[in-house]
Amino acid sequence: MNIYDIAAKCGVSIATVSRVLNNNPNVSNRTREKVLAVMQEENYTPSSMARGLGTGYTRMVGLVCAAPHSPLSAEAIGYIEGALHAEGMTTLLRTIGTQAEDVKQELDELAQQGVDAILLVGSVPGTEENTACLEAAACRAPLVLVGSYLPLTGAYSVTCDEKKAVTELIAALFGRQRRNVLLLHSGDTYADREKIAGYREGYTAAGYTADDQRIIPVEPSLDAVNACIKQLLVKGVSFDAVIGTEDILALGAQKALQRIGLTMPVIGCGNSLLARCSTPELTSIDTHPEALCRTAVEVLCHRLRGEEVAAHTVLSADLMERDTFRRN
Amino acid sequence: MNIYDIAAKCGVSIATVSRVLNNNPNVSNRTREKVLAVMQEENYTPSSMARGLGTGYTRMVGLVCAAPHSPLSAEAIGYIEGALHAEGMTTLLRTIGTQAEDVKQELDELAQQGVDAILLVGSVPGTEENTACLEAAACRAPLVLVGSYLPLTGAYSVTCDEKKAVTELIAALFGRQRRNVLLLHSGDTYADREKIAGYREGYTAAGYTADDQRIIPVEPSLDAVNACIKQLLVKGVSFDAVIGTEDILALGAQKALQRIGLTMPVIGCGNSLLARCSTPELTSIDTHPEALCRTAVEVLCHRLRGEEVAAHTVLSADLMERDTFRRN
DNA sequence: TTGAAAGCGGTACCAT
DNA sequence: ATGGTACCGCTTTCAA
Repeated sequence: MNIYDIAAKCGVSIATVSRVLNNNPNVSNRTREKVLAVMQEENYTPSSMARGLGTGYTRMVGLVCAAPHSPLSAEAIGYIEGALHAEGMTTLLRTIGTQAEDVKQELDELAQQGVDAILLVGSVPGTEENTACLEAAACRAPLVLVGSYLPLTGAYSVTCDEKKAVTELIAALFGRQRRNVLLLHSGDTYADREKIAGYREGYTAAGYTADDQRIIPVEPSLDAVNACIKQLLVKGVSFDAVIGTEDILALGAQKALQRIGLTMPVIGCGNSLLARCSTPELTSIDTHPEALCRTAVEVLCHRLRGEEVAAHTVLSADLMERDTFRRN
Repeated sequence: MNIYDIAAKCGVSIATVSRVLNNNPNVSNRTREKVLAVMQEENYTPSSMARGLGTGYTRMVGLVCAAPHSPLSAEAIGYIEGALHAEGMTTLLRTIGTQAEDVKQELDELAQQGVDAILLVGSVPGTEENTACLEAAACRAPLVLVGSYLPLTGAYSVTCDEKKAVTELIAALFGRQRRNVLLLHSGDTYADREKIAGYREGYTAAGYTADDQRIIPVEPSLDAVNACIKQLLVKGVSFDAVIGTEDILALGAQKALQRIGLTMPVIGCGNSLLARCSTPELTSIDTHPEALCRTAVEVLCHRLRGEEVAAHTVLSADLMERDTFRRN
């Protein structure tokens, strides 16, 4: 069932049917109603491919997701699809590994599929090559980075101020006489770098200097964190509080400390289900993923309508205090 | 840059370029190499829309996901996209609420976008209307149900045998003299019904009859479960073990019991991160989501190649024993 | 081995 | 308000 069939059944031309399809006012009410009726009864829906070929845009957006198995990304995918769908757009999903050898290929494929824009969730390594192909992609179609920032022409970032949140957190910990805060992070992503910067700034603001030996990269798994904590204690690195740049890191630390019989403030980031589900419940920096995603989609849509949008939108992040902060 | 530009630059016709694009053997090596070289240097990629219009298929599959925010669905989305991508297919994501008023619209939209097939993750309510529109969708394009089963012509299901797993679990609990097992479930999905059936069968196999007052529907949130457990105790419903049809339900029960000071076996389902992250660690039925998703994609691809595939593929589920089973 | 040309299902401009 | 028609970029006969 195509536009020709509908036109024939209505005794009008395809141009008229097309007008009805596109809410063009230049159609008489009688004609419009007849066409609509026939479309209804034939259960006709126009092919978006043919439409895309004609107009040059598809109302499809590519959602490139690094680390799709992390709970955060998963949550984000749902929020973004929901927001895009509310705007009448379709989400074309692609997941990539964190090493992201294949960023270029994915972006090329998306371009080939004719997406109107691309959203990138999570950070890819900021290698020259990646930067180059992101910039190239940003030329073809608007590119919005969700949760990371790169100074690319044509790219827009939406992040939340985790740096500030960590700085404030350090101040709060200092207020409780915790001066040797361990910072566990999981890699070299933008979010991690921000949190590390916030950590350093917190120390500086308090008149101290952060000690690099308490800034530890570790795999985001319970076992890895457990091993890491043990090793630190063996090496004689002392600490009186722990921040994890992801909830899973904080939780791993908490479990390791529980095993050893130590108690201290443990703070995660993401305010995920894990934070509420652990025992005791984990204090965590809430990065408001839903707001982040909604904002990203808003930025995208504004940009698609040709409006000016800020290259970098920063939302706030704030501490959700729970057991592991109150009691210690 | 389109096929005409490439053809012109090569001094050949678009037909020849198209042949090269489609690995048609009827092209001389000289010509093929020249065309490939030009395509490379122009960084040309064919428009998949135009291709789709020409051929009638798009290598896109619609992934309809009920309850996208549940960790399981989230995980599944990642696995499925990965598997589809490995087969050269693109995932068109759509999330729907569990009430699923809009199933029909989503399916129609996917058809309009020209997807070659549809995957449905999670269960939609088995209303007549839903069944009808699923059947209609299954006529247009192969439909694969992941984690649920409906007897529809043209639809294929891939599930795992949670019923059997629960039956065996009941037997194991009876072996430990636990005869009053509470079953918390979260709704009326296929998976829930299967688990309830398994629960009943377990009792029957042991020569008992399951007591309906221990089969309780409850919202999948910690607070709701906590309230539910308290209420049961107030009402005088006694139980000596708990099964949750999702890890979050089991975890909620465990936390509620901890608060009261009770200890008993608590078993979840899904073997999610939650199970490993709780304290004590939760025993959980592993439903092997990755295998499930891979299998679903395999079924889909076989079907797309025109091969015969089973209408219902059932994988095994098995118990992952942890703290909450061993010690009690 | 190659080219010409008719679709695929729409959009949009130009007439009427 | 309506119809005619040239695209959009590619596939696929049919001829040569």
